[in-house]
Amino acid sequence: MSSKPTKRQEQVLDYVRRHRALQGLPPTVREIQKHFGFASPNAAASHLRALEGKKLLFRRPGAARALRVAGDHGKEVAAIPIYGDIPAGFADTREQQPDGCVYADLDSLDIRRTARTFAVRVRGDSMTGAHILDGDLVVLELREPNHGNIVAALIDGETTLKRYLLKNRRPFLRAENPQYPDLIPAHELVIQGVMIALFRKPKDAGRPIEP
Amino acid sequence: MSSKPTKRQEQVLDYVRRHRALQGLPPTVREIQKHFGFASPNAAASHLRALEGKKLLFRRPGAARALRVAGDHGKEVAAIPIYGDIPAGFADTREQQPDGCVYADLDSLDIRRTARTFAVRVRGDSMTGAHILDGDLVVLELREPNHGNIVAALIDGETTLKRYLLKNRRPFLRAENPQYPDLIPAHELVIQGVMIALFRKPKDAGRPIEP
DNA sequence: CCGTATACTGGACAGATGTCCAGCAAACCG
DNA sequence: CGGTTTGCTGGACATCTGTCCAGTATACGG
Repeated sequence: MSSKPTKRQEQVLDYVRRHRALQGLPPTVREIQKHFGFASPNAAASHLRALEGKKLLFRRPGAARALRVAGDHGKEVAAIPIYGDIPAGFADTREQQPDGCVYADLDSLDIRRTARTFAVRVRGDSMTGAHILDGDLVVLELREPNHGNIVAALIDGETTLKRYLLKNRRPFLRAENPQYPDLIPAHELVIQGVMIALFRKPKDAGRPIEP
Repeated sequence: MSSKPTKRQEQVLDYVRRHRALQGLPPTVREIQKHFGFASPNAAASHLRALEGKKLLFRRPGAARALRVAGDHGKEVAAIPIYGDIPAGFADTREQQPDGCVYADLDSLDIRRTARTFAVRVRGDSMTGAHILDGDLVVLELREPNHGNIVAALIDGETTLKRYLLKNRRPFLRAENPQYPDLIPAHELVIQGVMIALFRKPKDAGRPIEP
């Protein structure tokens, strides 16, 4: 029965979400007021009232900051393990210890809940032609690749990122960098994952020095 | 420098953690008081003070429920609003309506809690030289750019992604694509954000799309 | 044209909340 | 023993905060 929010209400809802995620707690009515430049707390309060009426927000009367965005639990955030280096065996994920995790919501990744997903830190520049750089974090899904997909493949005991191509029904791999051997015949091809997302944090994005 | 908590302080810390996990927000001083059966709010407050002194807890003075347990930020997920298009004014975030949100953890993004962060969907191929593609999601932070940073800049009422460079102390912008005008003199430069991360979901990464 | 919903201004009040001061008691330590 | 830390009582205050009432303006649909 929850109807849709107005544009303005959507903005308020987003601000609440954002504030909670960033500050660790929901905003007060007056913080919302200040953010939107309202002259009265009532402007913010009435928006909250409207959102509550539409079942998009829940409140605890009289309590400070007691806002809960509907479906905020539902916003599922996946913890994707990062494997810095994928050793030969791999089949046993148990023997791996992740190098940390990326957290991302399933919606923006469009990850299937059932899918087995993991991430790898890219080393080398063999895929710069596909705009994948050294240091990038590539999110992979365990499934059969299609023609043109970028995959993590096991070659000679080492894992590398390559583009998966089909020619005359026979699969082969290509490094997206002219400096690298253009084709790699795949005599026994082990595909470890298919790229579904990429995550980059430029090193030169450095902040000015902290005070 | 952070010393160990007392048994009692540990209990308080645990209660704060548990309350936040269960209720979605930290407790008030008086909720702590009630939970432990104290006769005075000061009993709880002094525990918080002690914990803060030991760097195990952080508070925002004067603000309700403004408690943050140290190390709790690990799985904190930020909601970064996506602005599909940045219009001229922009200073007024109020006039914007986000196009949704990306959720990512602060650790992997290395986002400062205080920073104002937003994301933009990249249009066009003016930055392919910097390995930024059409459709990529670029996360930007509101701050002064440094030489070499990639920035979102306002030029002639339109927002584009460019590399920010300094020559003889004068800033100018460069598109990372030979097909584009190489230099753009910046006569009145408005920097809207500095790129701190990139998020890509390849279209061709697609699921079983039949050929 | 009327009614309703949305979006806000302006002012006010009661209770919630952080904070401070002045103690008291027990445990610990040199 | 004396000093310090910890753990608490009791009360008080300023302000933070949710809430309410009254009123204005705009847009939309019947």
